[in-house]
Amino acid sequence: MKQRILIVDDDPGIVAAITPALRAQGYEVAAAHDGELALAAFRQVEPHLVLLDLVMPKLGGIGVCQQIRQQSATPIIVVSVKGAEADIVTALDNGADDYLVKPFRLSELLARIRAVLRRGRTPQPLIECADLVIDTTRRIVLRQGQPVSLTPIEYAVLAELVAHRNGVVTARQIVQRVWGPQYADATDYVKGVIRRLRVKLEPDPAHPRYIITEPHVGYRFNDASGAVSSPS
Amino acid sequence: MKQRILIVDDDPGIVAAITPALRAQGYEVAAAHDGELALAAFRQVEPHLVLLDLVMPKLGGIGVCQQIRQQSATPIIVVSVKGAEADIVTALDNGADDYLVKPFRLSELLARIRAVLRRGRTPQPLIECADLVIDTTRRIVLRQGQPVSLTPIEYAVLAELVAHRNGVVTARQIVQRVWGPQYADATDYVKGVIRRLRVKLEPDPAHPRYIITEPHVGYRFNDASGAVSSPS
DNA sequence: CGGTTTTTTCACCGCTTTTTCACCGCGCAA
DNA sequence: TTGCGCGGTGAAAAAGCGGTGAAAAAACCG
Repeated sequence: MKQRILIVDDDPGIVAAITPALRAQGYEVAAAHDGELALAAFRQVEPHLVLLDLVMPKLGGIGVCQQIRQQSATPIIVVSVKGAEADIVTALDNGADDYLVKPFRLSELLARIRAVLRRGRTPQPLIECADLVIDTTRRIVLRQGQPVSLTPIEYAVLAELVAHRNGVVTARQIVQRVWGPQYADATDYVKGVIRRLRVKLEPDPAHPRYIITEPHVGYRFNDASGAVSSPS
Repeated sequence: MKQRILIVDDDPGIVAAITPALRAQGYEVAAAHDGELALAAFRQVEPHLVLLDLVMPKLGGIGVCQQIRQQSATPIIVVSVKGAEADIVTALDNGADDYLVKPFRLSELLARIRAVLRRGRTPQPLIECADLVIDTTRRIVLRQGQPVSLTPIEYAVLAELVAHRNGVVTARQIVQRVWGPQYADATDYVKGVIRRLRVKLEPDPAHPRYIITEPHVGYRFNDASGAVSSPS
């Protein structure tokens, strides 16, 4: 879904300068040239983000900020020539999420836009492959939707494998990470844990799909979901 | 509840300058002086906000940023002498929520802290599940509409569990939060309190529905009716 | 001050996990 | 073929953890 950005600035030059850059990043752009038009446009466009100038006819930036905040939590970045401490504090305390002083570097504006938009999302730190879901924040592993109970060591080893998913991890590495550096030679531990993990996680423990043995090298966690995302 | 802020900076002068100002605003302040300590402190303190310097021994600010982002959405404000466009963009794209160039105006920092914390807040003073209602603002717990009398320690432990509801909290974490860091090994306390809480809150204390034990890991407060099969 | 509640401490029990050890089977090279 | 290294299997011993109960100590309150 394309994200929509509303630019509110009475200087057509600014709008003209920013708009193409935003479009190039894949945003949809709308513009308004004074405070009242801004509120109308806000209701109509329902933008994901507002770029707001402070000095404007009809209704100042602060006023626009307050009005928007009364009805929505849409992020607002104030962009203004006014760089005084008081202006910045006032804007932020009236609902602005960020404040950028003109003249600004375009790439910084874009980065701040990304940062502010990123916050709204609730990223799921979930690792999924086929019938396995690993929720690293809640320390929970689901297999076909059913929770699988793992012991601390099992979970730690799994985490180590998943951290290097699709890459090979040696038994030595695993032992050092999970048990500690002084256990570097106790690679026997790993055998047992790997087996228990396979019994608990693999559809057919005798022919593993996820926890693959790379002979004479180590183990590899196979992420079957080949979905590779391409961030901006 | 007091909001906790973690300052990460290797310059004691900066820490000394900022800390009192933050305390005066009613924040709890913790500090770490290099990247590795920062991550350890982060896990222990679980701050609501991180103030992060970029240039540090052990592990740079960007690295800290990434590590924190892997496990949490806690807001991060980078505070650095490096004001170059590339530094700002890099930090923001690696998970920072805001970027402030040193030297900065204290009131601006405070305003940006307020702005960033304001977003994160999703106030839900009432937690309800099945026949339990927990009013975190009034420190009151209702069970089937009837108030349950909890001792201060019982309530503190319950609050700690509820704060991480559906996530696992270790006995060590609970003890450190409720009794203080110096009690980190006195996990025996927790056993007793958990038992009393179960007696007071659970319909069937022998088979808990809310305060679940995650064996060898810790405890979890179960919000939704996430049916977890348990052998009887 | 005395009585009550709350917190701390301790010992025991049963269960799960971890560790340890011996053995098996396969592939590979001498 | 035989010997060897590597990884899988199985089971039993050891260790650790959590639940329980109860009593001592401390805090609270009129």
